[in-house]
Amino acid sequence: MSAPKPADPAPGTALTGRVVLADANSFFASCEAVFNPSLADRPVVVLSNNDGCVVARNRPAKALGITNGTPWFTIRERALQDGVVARSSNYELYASLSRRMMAIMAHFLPNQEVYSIDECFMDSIWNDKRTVEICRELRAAVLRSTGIPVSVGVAPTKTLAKVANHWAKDHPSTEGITLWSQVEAQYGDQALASVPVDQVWGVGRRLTGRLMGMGITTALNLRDADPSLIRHRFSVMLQRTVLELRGRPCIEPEADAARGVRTDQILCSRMFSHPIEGYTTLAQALSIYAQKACRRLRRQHGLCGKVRVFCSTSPYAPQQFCAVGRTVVLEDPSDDPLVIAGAASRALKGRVDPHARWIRAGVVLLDLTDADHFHTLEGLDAARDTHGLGDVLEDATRRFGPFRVGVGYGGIRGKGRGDEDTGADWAMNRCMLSPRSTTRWDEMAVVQAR
DNA sequence: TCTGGGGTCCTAGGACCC
DNA sequence: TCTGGGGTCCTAGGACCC
Repeated sequence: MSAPKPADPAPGTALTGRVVLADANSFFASCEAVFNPSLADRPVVVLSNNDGCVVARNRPAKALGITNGTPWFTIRERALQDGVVARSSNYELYASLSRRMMAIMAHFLPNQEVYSIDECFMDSIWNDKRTVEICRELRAAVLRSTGIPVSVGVAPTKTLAKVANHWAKDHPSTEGITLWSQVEAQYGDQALASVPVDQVWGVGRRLTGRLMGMGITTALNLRDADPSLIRHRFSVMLQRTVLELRGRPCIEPEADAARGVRTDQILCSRMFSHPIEGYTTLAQALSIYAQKACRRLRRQHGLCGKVRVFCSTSPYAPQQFCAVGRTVVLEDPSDDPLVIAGAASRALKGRVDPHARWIRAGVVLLDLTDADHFHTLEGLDAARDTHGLGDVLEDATRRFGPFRVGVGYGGIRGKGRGDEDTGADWAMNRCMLSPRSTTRWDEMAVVQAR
């Protein structure tokens, strides 16, 4: 008979350590207010590309009952009457402020894992008291240097740190910082009982429906569910969630998150401002998307082995929904914009209905490998961009701006100020774009002293 | 008229091998 | 007549996240 197995060592996180999750409050809306302080107290919503759906809103906008994902055109009139300010999403500004915010936070705590544009995990080896002091300094530094308010949750696991972070946002008395151990000490199981199961990290709409059917409606119910039953009926991922709610760390740091660069696939897709028809226009869009994707590929020193392209008609249109996709296997892995854009723009030739009304198209780069470690037999090397075209394009883009030069259809240049404004009439609408005050000399904020 | 974009991980099932 | 079992790899699809 074997000795009883010791408890599995917790991956990723020391058992005595604390997971710290810092997450910006209404990040996109907060960014909009940084250079326009008059927005701070007004309801603000930020719209998806093409000014389609609401993707972010600040507290006053939430109080008006506006939810994420709502198509803007369905609420525009009412919202404007209510004094709502709408903005097109300005990712260039958000990404710039995000980088500053992350860099500042990294000074305060170790092992930063940038999880998304507005949040990061960190570790604290300090006791509760010292951890709170550090988090307080961190919040103040980010606010002072970027104008972005952040909330902080501290717990033994990532899933509980998420819960604690929500708690901090929902309870002003916490002043933006919540230690889960304190909440538990004060409220016991009532704390998790007050969290609906669909708010738990890792539980989406589908799972919520199935869990409800089993009588699991709160985070507390989920925590107390049988882990092996959950694994059997759902998946190993939800089982991990159960264990994490019990305070046992099971979610490893994302392998490459710390380096923040390498991904397994690169996707560039867009909706058009209006439906387009015909292969030529489609090929033009695909060529441009492929070049954007290729720039990202080169930035992460990657090569791609396959190029997938797809396009689809509107699921809301009265006509039959139609989606077409094709994956092209490259002869050799490549980072050459001529090869990749060429493959993308030719992929659908002869395969699309010339009368279909396409509203979206995209390019995915797959089978990514690391260019720095790509070796093969003599004479069978990757189709590297040996003529240096990619570097020239990158350099020209840096110096003269996007879409001044490109391959194939990629060089067309339009009239507007958006990156996305290729000049093609199908390029997306961004009617309410704020200035990119941190990345464009000609859009810097102007301050007047009186 | 007008409904986003970019990722990750897991699983089931088929092909293939010995 | 009797027709196995276990492994790997790949892919498509489904779920999730922000």
